[in-house]
Amino acid sequence: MSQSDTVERILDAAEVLFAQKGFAETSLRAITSRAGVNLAAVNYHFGSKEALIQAVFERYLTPFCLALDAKLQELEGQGAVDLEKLFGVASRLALGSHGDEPRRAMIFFRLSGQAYSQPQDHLRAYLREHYGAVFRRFLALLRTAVPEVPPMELFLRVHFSLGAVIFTLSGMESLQTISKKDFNTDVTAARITQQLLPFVVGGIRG
Amino acid sequence: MSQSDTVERILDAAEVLFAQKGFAETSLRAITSRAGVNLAAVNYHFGSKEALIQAVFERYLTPFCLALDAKLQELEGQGAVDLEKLFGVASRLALGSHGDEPRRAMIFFRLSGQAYSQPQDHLRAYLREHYGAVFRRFLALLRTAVPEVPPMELFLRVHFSLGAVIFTLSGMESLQTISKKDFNTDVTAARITQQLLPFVVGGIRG
DNA sequence: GTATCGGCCAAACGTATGTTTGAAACGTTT
DNA sequence: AAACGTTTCAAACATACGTTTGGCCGATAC
Repeated sequence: MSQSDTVERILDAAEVLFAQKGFAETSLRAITSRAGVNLAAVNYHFGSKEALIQAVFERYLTPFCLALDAKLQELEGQGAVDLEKLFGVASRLALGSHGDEPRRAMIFFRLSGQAYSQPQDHLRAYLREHYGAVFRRFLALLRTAVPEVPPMELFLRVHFSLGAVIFTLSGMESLQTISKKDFNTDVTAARITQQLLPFVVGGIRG
Repeated sequence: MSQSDTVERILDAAEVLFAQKGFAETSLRAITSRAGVNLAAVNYHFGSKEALIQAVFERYLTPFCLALDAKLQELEGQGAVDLEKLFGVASRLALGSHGDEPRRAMIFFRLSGQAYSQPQDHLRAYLREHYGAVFRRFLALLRTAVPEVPPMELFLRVHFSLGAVIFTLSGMESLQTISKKDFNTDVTAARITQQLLPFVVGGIRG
């Protein structure tokens, strides 16, 4: 049929496996096997493995960035912006813009971490190309929230924050393992992400 | 001769290439070719590619952790510790404990980022096993510096900080590229790492 | 009913990888 | 100088990968 779900199945499988083992360590065979489709389907529908990687990002990032952009535009009309509120909005959107499970958000942050740590040049360029505008919009709004921080430093600190977030959500399980071992406490992922907010706010203020 | 420098040449080449392209994407042939040694030398001297990866980490981490441990012990004897000072010591040690070039430190942080983002389970286990003690010592000292932050939250925030540092130093070049493009300013790596300190301190305090 | 077309499939292709092999080269010891 | 253990080397090995191929199926159009 013309309305096959093969494409979606491949994207679902690829998303999970890429996040779990990285891009290079995940073979097309592992993806198609998990998706229950034929090996050749990837090259048929996407053209290449590289194109599949981009497609995975696009499927997640496009809805998120649209939602964020709308929210930002809404906030811009309300004059002065509060720092906590701005990050709160972004965080809630990142974790919940895909309706169902925050699990997908975690998966996606793991992906982002790998996109940055591995110098997949084509990927970085692609991300900047397509989603750079929203980021700049966010930065501009942030500048009005903390006018006392020089723009350049602010830019850097946002980057630092991004690192903290991505790194944390990337290694969530290992973080939980360690905290259980060293503190004998079970920590929910929600608790950890919740702790992230005051850290970021404190860091941005300096 | 029995004191060949082949091992060192391999480690040097592997360190650079792993940081540049990741573990999986770097072939033994690329490493041995850069090192100017025979392909079989890696398996002869290290046993396997996986063992080579561990050896790269060990060569860097062991001197650093020894130096850090000594410094921490020294600080423990001096009673109350200042937050800025504690992180300053760690940072100066991380960037300069290898005498010569801070370039090596950057390379190594890129490696660390990949060690975390990619779930190289054996690597994470190895690192925790061998260097976990120093980390706990650091954490204990940190607790005396900011007694107002509950231990569990402090632990998380240290992890967040680690994320910011690793993420930043991992993507240093791309960060410089972006800042040049968006702000028309050249930023030195030293400047960026310098900005990192107030961010971390602010974040830890919350 | 048959032609057409997009999607699917098993199988094969070429290539790159980590590893192993067996002999040559070298330094040291006897 | 002969024997030995260690290091180096070119070559081959087995395997896993991304990609391509050519035929098959099923639905839609004529």
